[in-house]
Amino acid sequence: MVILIRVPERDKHVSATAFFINIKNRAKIENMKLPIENRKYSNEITADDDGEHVSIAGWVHEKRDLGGVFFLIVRDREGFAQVTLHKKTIGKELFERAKKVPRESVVAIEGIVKSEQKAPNGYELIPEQMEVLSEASHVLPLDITGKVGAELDTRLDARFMDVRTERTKHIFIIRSRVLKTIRDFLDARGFIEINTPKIVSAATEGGTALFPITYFEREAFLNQSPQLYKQMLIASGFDSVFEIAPIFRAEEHDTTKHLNEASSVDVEVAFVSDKEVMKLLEALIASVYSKVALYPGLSKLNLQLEVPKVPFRRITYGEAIELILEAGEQIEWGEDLSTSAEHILGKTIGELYFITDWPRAIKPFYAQPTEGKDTCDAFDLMHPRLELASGSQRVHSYELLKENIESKGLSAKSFEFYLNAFRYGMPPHAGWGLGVERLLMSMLEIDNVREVVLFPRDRRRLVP
RNA sequence: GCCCGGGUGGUGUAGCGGCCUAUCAUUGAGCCCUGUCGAGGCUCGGACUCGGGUUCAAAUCCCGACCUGGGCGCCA
Repeated sequence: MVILIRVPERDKHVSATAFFINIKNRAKIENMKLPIENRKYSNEITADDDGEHVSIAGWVHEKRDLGGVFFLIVRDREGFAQVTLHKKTIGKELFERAKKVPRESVVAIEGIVKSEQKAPNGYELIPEQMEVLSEASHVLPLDITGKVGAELDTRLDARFMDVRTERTKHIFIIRSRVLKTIRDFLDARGFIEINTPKIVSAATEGGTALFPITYFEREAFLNQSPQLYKQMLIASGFDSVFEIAPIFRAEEHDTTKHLNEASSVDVEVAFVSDKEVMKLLEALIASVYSKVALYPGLSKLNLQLEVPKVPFRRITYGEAIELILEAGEQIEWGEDLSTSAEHILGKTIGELYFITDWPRAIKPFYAQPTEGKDTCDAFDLMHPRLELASGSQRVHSYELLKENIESKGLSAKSFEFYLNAFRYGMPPHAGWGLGVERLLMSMLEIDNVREVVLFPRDRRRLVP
């Protein structure tokens, strides 16, 4: 097995994708006639390579038959390469075979690079050999050239094909880069990445509905969040931990911003207060925006990304209620914010902001009560369109936590595994959970959360 | 869960009681064309979600089921 690792040499030819991914890993494929282990990506070839012998491989994106000359547009991860066949100078067998390859078939082509001003990238490939590695069926489930649109439902049914489109491909490359940026950011600040169980026993922090599953002879549930576990690891002495993992909510909601399986970035930090983790959160968001703003593939999303300035605006829950009332919407102190209330605030404020000092009653038992008030040291990070994250200073006193759990009508006994961690040395700590999909959809101005998940799970969809 | 929409070739649509043997685009098959880049031109193929009802007549109206888009609720 041969593995080649290359780094693109010339910055100007580095593609949208290679902007981030500059290491390649190619293995030789057995049973192939063409030596494609040395294949080049379409963007690695330029007019300067005139006369060079190269191999490319990819999908047949389009075919343009002009009679005496035939163009085959081959698409790979990095872009498109034009393969040009002149009837008179190319072998008849190859010419006929190229014309017959169905669109979206996977081909490997070996040939000579020709500098050509009339060609899209300034070069074209004059083929000597072509191998069809996988012939595609004739009628495609979607048009991926962008001539005819497709509804989201149709696209999700054929998601593997939908990801071949430029827009969708770049959404998921951006998603990958966002997750890497988050990891790099937290890693640089001394965080330890943890993995906590997704199959849990009944005890839950409340609020949302859980998915029951069969765990051998017992009933178990899919975890709604890593909250309890990440706090327990604070007692372990890791000081700063994070997890990026799926969370499961069995709510039968049917909206453009809810999923039954979502991804969450969860952070927990010891020896700090809610104020510090808010600063961490806004710095992280700004860092993600600035990284994505530099991504060349952003142009495929028709988006001008503005990096938000830190610090974000902070308003208290009480101030939020006043703003909502001023706008003529009914709300009482103590109520959670409705969708329309969130929209009113979003419209009024018009940028990312925090809502702080929430009433104790509408925040979970682990949020630290503010001394002498009926509020707690909890915050939500809001985008004008929707909530992105929520967090708080945590209760670290065993007694208070136990009391809080019971006052919410939950059984302290079923939380014993969690409460125990507070009995033998638990530092003060604070943290938050951030919805990955919501960050992506709000940042990229995408209306439906399903667009930013490869294979979304919602009320109705379990396949693919 | 509630309230509004919608289900027509592979895809996206027009038609909304008889002019429907169903429109247009794209895709597919085939033909013409030597510089395309959403190539162009010509020929052909391909659809009314399912079940019940109303009517002389249903893609079109009514009822139900299923699927689906949006708003709200729940929730993050």
